[in-house]
Amino acid sequence: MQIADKYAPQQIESKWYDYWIDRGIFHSEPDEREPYTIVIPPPNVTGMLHMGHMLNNTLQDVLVRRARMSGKNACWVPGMDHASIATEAKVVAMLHEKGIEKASLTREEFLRYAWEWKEKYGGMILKQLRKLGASCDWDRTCFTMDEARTESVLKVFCDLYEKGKIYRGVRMVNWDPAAQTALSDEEVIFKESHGKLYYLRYKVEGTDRAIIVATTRPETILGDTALCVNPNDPRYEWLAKDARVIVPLVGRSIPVIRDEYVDIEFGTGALKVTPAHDVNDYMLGEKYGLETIDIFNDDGTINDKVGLYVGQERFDVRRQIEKDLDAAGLLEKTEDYTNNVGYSERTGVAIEPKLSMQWFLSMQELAEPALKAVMEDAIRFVPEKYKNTYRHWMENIKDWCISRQLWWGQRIPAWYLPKGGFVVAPTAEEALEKARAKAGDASLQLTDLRQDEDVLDTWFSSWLWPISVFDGIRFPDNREISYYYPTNDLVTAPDIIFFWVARMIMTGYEYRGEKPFGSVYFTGIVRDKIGRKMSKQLGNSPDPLDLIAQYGADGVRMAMLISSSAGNDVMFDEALCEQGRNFGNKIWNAYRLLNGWTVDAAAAQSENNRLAVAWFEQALGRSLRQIAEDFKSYRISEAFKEAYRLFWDDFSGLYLEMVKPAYGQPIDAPTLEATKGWFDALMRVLHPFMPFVTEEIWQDLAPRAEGASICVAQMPEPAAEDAAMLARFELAKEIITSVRNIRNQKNLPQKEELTLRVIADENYPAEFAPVVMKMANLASIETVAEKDPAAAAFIVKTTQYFVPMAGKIDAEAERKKLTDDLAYYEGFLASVMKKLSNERFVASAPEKVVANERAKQADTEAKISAIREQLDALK
RNA sequence: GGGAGCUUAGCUCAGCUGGUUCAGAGCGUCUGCCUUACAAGCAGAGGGUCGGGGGUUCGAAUCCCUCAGCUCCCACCA
Repeated sequence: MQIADKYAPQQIESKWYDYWIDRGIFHSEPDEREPYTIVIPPPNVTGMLHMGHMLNNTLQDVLVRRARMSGKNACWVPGMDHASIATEAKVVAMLHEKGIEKASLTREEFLRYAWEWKEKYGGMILKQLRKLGASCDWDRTCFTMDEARTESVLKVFCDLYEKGKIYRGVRMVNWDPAAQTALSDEEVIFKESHGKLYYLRYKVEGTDRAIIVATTRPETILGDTALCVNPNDPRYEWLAKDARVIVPLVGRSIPVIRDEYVDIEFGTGALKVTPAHDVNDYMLGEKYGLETIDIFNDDGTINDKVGLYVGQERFDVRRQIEKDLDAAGLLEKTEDYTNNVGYSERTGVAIEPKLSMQWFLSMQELAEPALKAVMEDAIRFVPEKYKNTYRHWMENIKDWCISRQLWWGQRIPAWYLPKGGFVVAPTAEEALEKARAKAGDASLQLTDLRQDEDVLDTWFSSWLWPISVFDGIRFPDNREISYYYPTNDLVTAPDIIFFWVARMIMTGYEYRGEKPFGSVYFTGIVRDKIGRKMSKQLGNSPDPLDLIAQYGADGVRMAMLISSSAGNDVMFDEALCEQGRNFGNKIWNAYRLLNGWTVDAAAAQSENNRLAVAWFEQALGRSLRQIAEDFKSYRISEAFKEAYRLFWDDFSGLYLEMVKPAYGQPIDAPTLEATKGWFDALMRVLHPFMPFVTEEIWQDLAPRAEGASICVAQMPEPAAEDAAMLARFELAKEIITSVRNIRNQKNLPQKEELTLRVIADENYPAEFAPVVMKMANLASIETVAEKDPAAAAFIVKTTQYFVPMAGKIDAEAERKKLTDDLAYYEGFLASVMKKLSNERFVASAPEKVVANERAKQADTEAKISAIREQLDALK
């Protein structure tokens, strides 16, 4: 291999991605292996890759790649969401720029434009995901509005309708005046907003008195049909039973009703009732049979019902009516006021509560098994705290408004008969049949029927996703759904727990009788390094593709991984990408080192090298166990950090330095082979996190068969544990560090060989002597019986070591240091003794803990006596 | 208004069932090194009353109570 001394990810990443795709490595077909399945949270068809996607998809890819390397048949299904409101808004805006208004188009014309746009710009994001290295099975790419998915949606709609779960009715819904459609409760975001509280004067008929009413929305007086006070409010005792008041400006006479719903404490204790434009007022209206006057057009302007402010925009009217009321002496006063106002999640405009005819899905029964599954951990939430959120929503679930007054989406399969009534059927033909039967009129034609104008909420198609991508709605017994379902892990953001996660669980049980996934891993929100949410407006969101171009996909992946524990927000800092790139470079250079070695076939393996190989086998095993443990509990960030540490510290910092031959010298064959083996294993461990650089090196490490890939190599297995050896090596490491530290303190050149003397006891790791000598650059290690007064001394555990250093010892400094140590350990011993002399401790603590304390006592006593001896030696 | 979570080194965070390894990691900082794999590096070092207070316990970063400060979710108070 031609090897540059700096790793250049840009030169290799696309090469390997193409290689994987060309060889179909990510393609999965059902077979005899155990499946491992993830369905992607389908991004909006018109979406662009942002940092949230990077986080989410990096995590999914890590899981999928690891599964693929663990003998599973891994299948990651990609796809896109048609995102009805968002996409329709984009298309409308695009047409507007071209000078075409949606209102001037027929439904068919508009949809033609929309599909054109989708073909042209849709799916960019899926291409971008390839840059990240996402190992999706692209042959399986689905779209929530493709033929199979649409048929599935219609089938489910008809089925739920027949089961009586879908109904049609006039209800108060959340109306988005910009998109001119109803929204579900989940699509409304309440934000605190600063407004005014207006005190309006309603004159009481037949008296010269007035009732003052406080309201935040004075423009809605046009729709007032009653005034309400609390029957227990003494301030209004004077009112006649059948009192009526005059709506300011409008002049309409409305009744005063009495209901305990009104809070005596709030405002003046009097409430104006506008049944058409407020949810609570609507309920009061129902209760008292009040008239409802809808004063708004669908776009939020005033209609001509009342004859005032006709055609004006609602917020303009609010400003105007304040002036008019004031001028008419009907405005008592205004106060600054802060309250919660609902805004549309998609268009950002204030929601208008509006009475309208919509389709609803009754949720109560669907929620039951779905709630149980999560509470009983049949579906595991990571982190668990989201179980609470989930339960709260499920226990208070409301019916779901599933109709949208849009064109981009699945049109509701309901057909209205000429003489009233409607039928529901998946196709027009079936609808016609049903209509003929229903009307008792065989001559009825399709042209006599009128299909409902509305489309379904986008989530009504994505809630089928884990089933519909395997076509399990249309063909419930097909081989794919039987094999891949239920899927294993779902990786998603917590903000769509209700929109999507909960509803998928419902359809899972409703249509498969089984959960849709085994676990749900909730990622956090990606924030900038000072904690602000990333957003277009703030401009604090880097373009992921720029980052990839600059640092390589591996580097950016690492940045996401290192900063993301489950459910915690990610404080993203570009410096992390740099760290990622540096790690790629580290791997690269370690490989350069290995690659440059020449072998001496005749040479026997040195004891030093034998020890290094044996130790690294243990170090690797320890990490493999740790990483497996971390994955089991979805501590993916921790798993990565362990792999990072293993490669950088244990392998590069220790192992390679141990076996590295002197410059120009060859290495013995067994050690070279072992080292290549370790490198191979390390590449496999790291591959799920950093797929590109690991493939590049793995391919070069040994001759590979055509089409071979590390993607489908097996994860290494840990060797049997030798804990004693690992512990002994830690002692050796401490000796090495101590000697190096002495070098630093005494300003001794690295190249100068030193001598080490040891008063050997059972904590002296004699077997690692060759390693210690090489790593600390020692000429020899001598076992001695006496301490050496002219040496720099240190103690590891209980063993005393000396580095002879004629004339370079600052006795005063050494004494100070030893005295400090002595004080520390005496204090420590005292605390240990305090515990051990406490009868209740010895009696009630577990035996193991007491034994530990006794061991501490022995160790500390030995250490103290060693320090004392060294102090004596200085005298 | 209800609920959940967080607060550990300058920064970002681990710390899983209370007890060797409990006060840790990475980054940053400081010192010394351009040592033939890597200065995108190497060798070292310093740095924290675990948010405050109280309690339970032989023993608390860890469990309980309380206060403070952040964050998020849910909710129709005009």
